[in-house]
Amino acid sequence: MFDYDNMGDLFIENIKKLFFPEEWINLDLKFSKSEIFAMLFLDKRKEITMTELVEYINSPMSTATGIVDRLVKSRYVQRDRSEKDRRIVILRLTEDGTKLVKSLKGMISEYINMIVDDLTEEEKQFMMGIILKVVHNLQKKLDTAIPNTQDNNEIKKIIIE
Amino acid sequence: MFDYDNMGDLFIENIKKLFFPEEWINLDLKFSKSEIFAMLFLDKRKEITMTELVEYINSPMSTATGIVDRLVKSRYVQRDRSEKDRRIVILRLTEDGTKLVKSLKGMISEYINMIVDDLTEEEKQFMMGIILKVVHNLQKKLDTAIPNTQDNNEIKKIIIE
DNA sequence: GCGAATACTACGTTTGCCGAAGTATTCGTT
DNA sequence: AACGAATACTTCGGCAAACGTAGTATTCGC
Repeated sequence: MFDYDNMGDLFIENIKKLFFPEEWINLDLKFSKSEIFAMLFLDKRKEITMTELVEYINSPMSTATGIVDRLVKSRYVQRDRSEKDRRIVILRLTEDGTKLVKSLKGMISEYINMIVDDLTEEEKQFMMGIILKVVHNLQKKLDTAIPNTQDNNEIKKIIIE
Repeated sequence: MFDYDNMGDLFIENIKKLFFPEEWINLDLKFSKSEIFAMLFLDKRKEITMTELVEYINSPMSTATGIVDRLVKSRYVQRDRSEKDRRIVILRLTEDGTKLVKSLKGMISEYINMIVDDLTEEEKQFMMGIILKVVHNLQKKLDTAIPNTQDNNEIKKIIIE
């Protein structure tokens, strides 16, 4: 069993920086974490709805609206209504947005390389294996441990008379 | 060389949660990341000054004041003036604070265990080694890349006539 | 055809961060 | 001892992001 006093301090000290990415991710322009994740997601999916975005970044609708507002205002994202269902908003990257994500990805690669390229090929392989294993198991545990925070889609029908 | 399209998506997806710790730390009461780090630091050192706190969490004084204000208001931290130098503020955990950190550490241990305890002893060892190596090298690179953000303690004596 | 459900937006509040100015105390020099 | 500079903070005001609540528009289901 893991005990905080043994390794916890060391662990925390070492990953502390990770919890304040804004300090070392010094992007040229100002974007919040959520904005960056939103754009990466958009780049991958090409077209998404607000609801999909909300699911991805795991935030309330009103927060997502704010994020998209900013991205639209700065001309990186386009916001259209669906023809089929006019309630639905369809988000797309603009050309500027696509360019930006491209350079963003470059930057992310650089960071990952900084992390990884002091490792030997063997170590990289090993690490990737461990990460996958850890992520897989963690996901499984979180899903079973706190299903309510994960999906809170209990359907409650309340009849008012 | 690392290329985003190969592994980047996978990587980002997997560490995404890490960038939003507030989502999974939010058990118990409400604390910001900085508040938690401050309390852990305080627990380790027992007594610290504001300046030491600022160095640790790497923020401006005014931010630290805010953090401590909140912790004092919620009765987890005590704020006294030093007898020897009455400019200096000495911070200590209250009894409640100590209790809280204890349970906090427990929680952190649990999280780390969740991550780690599916790994074999060999894998744990290997992982710790890799983490240390990575952190060490990353630190070195960041220091040389942007030395100005790290230590801005050039002494400038300006004589005004 | 109409009430409920869905997919959002608008608005106002709160939270945390931070720069600039202010206060209190001590240090260093003469 | 005296006083200007340095140190160690706090106060204040402003800002950006997150978010709860209420509101709008559209579609679904019976």
